[in-house]
Amino acid sequence: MSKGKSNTQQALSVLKELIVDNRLASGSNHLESELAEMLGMSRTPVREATLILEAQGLIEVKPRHGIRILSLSPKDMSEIYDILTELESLSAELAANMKYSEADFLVAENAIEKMDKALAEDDLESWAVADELFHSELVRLGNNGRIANIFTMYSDQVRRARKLTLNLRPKPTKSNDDHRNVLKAIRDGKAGEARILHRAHRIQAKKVLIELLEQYGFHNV
Amino acid sequence: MSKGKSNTQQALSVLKELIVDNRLASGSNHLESELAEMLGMSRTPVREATLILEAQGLIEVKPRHGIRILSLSPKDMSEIYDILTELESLSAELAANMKYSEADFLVAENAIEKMDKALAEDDLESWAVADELFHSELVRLGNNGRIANIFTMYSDQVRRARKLTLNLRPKPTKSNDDHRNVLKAIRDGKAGEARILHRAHRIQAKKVLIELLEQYGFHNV
DNA sequence: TCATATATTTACGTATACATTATAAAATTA
DNA sequence: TAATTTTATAATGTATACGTAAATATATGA
Repeated sequence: MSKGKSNTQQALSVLKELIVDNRLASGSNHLESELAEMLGMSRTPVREATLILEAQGLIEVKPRHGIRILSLSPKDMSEIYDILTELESLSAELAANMKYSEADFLVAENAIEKMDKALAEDDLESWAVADELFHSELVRLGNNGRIANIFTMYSDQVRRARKLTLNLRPKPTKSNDDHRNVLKAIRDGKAGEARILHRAHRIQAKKVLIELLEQYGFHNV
Repeated sequence: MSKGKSNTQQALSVLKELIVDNRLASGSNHLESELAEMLGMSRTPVREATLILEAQGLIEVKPRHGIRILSLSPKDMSEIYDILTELESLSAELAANMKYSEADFLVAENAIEKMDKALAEDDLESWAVADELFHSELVRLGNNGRIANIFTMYSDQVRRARKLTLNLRPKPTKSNDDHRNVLKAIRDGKAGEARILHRAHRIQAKKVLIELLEQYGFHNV
């Protein structure tokens, strides 16, 4: 029945999920004891989990005000997207310079196909999942573990906002072409081109997201 | 008598300093109780500090083998330098696009002067300090707080290796020209140029460092 | 002697008790 | 009544106790 995970690790993953899914609302405050009771454990592992979550930028621990779930302003989103843009583009470049075989691109190919299918079925939820998979796969192919960590960290932080705007934006048909072109450049070993293509793709995505957030008045997501 | 800092925060900063200065040798293992005794506090705050240090990538917590101070291989250094290259170059670009006044460049100017003086006096220690100050100032001018966090994190990790190679490398005279040119481009609002110049500067620095590490057989710093 | 099983030790994970300190409440005074 | 001081409350920070599980040492048998 037990899975060997420590309570701290459990608290960490459960809390992260609650935050990312917005079930612990952004901007809300929570006491250690409250979370401990919710999770059915003592304060100690909860406290340890919150310290890690703070280091990862998801929450802020304010001594007498509880744990605050951080919300993201358009400026925050802009910061994060700028970082992801650079690091993913670098990953594309690095990936193109590695000598990969066809088999290594299977997951990325698959992700693109899933996006096609999801678009055809107007299933934006699935599209978003596949889109994140593609980006994460790109980062994996770049073979820089620290970039992968940063990517995961910020993807978590940004998921709330992306979900919020998913149905407000035009159908991301161009995205799919972009992905295909980036992957082709990587396959062909054209590092500079892969980098430039992906960078343009990301810059466009940022523009769309920020404009939507401001247009719809989401000043703190 | 007390300074208001919690024991956890104290443990965090003391441990970080010990690690960065290599007084806790990279690759070495330490028990919670050992560190607690060394710091004159109970295991609890030490444990909390180690969780944060682990999240920051300085150590690895291995259940029955103690806390391991992570060492850096050339591959690790390469990963970190690649990330810093991208994010600093972006910062240069962003800084050039901000409307700064002369006063905002004082610290950066000062850092450059310090580097000149240090070079003239053959004081490489001081040069390294001023060099890091310039880069950190560049990041600050970029006005992306998350990049600043990442920069601090990886600068800490890399300091050991930089110190080690400081006296092995040729005098960094060209560095100073580079810095001046980057700052001028930022001042003139030439974003693309600032980016490209700084990128080239960073790529060169990476090349020098990695070659030195491999040449001298520092496979785990 | 070597392999396997058993016992012991020890470090960690967690709960809990307690000290500390910031906030809120109450009381006092102008 | 409003401001200020005092008291009380409550949440955090820290130490400690203890159960658990992993690693080591010991013992047993082939």
